[in-house]
Amino acid sequence: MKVLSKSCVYGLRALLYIVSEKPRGAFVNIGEISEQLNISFHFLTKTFQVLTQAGILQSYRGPNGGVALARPAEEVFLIDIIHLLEGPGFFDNCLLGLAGCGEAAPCPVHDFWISHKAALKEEFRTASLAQMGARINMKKLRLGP
Amino acid sequence: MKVLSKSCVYGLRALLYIVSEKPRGAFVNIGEISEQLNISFHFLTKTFQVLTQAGILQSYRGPNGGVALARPAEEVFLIDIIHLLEGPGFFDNCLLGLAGCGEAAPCPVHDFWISHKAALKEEFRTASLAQMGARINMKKLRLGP
DNA sequence: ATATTTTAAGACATAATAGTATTAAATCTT
DNA sequence: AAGATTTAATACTATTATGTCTTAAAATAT
Ligand code: SF4
Ligand code: SF4
Repeated sequence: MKVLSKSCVYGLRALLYIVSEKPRGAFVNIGEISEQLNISFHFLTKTFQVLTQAGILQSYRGPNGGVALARPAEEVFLIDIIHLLEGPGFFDNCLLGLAGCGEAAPCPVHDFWISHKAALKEEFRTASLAQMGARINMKKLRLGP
Repeated sequence: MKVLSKSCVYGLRALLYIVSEKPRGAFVNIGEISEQLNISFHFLTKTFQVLTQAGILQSYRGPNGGVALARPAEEVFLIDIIHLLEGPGFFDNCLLGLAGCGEAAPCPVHDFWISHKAALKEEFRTASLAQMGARINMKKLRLGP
């Protein structure tokens, strides 16, 4: 059940690493993140560039440089990251992917799919990086191998 | 939110077309299906070959040939098709796709993901082709463009 | 028997995703 | 100012997913 692309999974894991492991606003070395989470450095860098250009992260070059959250972790939600890295219509095009689908012309799986999809979307919409970071520390959840 | 591969979506739509449009056990021309559902004939044929070899379909060549369900539509469930066309571990490897994950070493999204996943799996596990076919006819649901 | 229809099988082509490498630009240290 | 560090940007390669085409095999019809 592969729902998210690698790029998106990496982005989420990396952001959660930052908020759970580092003091707020701190610049974190991308090399460190890629090492800790076992993600390709260059690939992660590319993913971060999207987030930086979108204003989720800010970056700083040179020694002691890195990336840091550009906004308070309370104001960044998982759905924002997903929409950036998977495309804005991520929660629109669904299971059978018929053209012009929806309530008006539903496919056979519409009824039981649409509710689960909406519920899932709501979870991502309301889960902030701050919340998730706190939970990770509280419950000692893992982000890598 | 792309969950299923094209191959799997085509397979599902095609099987649902057979059970909803044709008398039970009838052999249906693949060309007709591909035309009605606007699916590439050759691609659909390849997908059907998997289902045939797995004993979901039986096939017959030559004039008036085609494919037909090899078992009663009551005994074939959507999850069977999904497992065949997406791989048997489809409902196992999930959101962040960490190695060796699960209850013992959960990732941050485990809690809210695992329940939705299980619910969804249950829907597919209990939805038979017969049920779906009946619903399609009853509610005039669509399988194609 | 021969030609026609239809699925089976596999080769081939294209596109999307994932991963790697190179060079450039910014910042720091000395 | 010079060199080291680190992200940015771009180009390149590899893998997978998707789609097309060709040939073979089975069955029918004439
Ligand atoms: S579940 Fe609804 S919105 Fe999704 S493909 Fe089916 S008809 Fe369209
Ligand atoms: S949700 Fe649970 S099973 Fe899925 S990747 Fe996270 S830890 Fe593993």
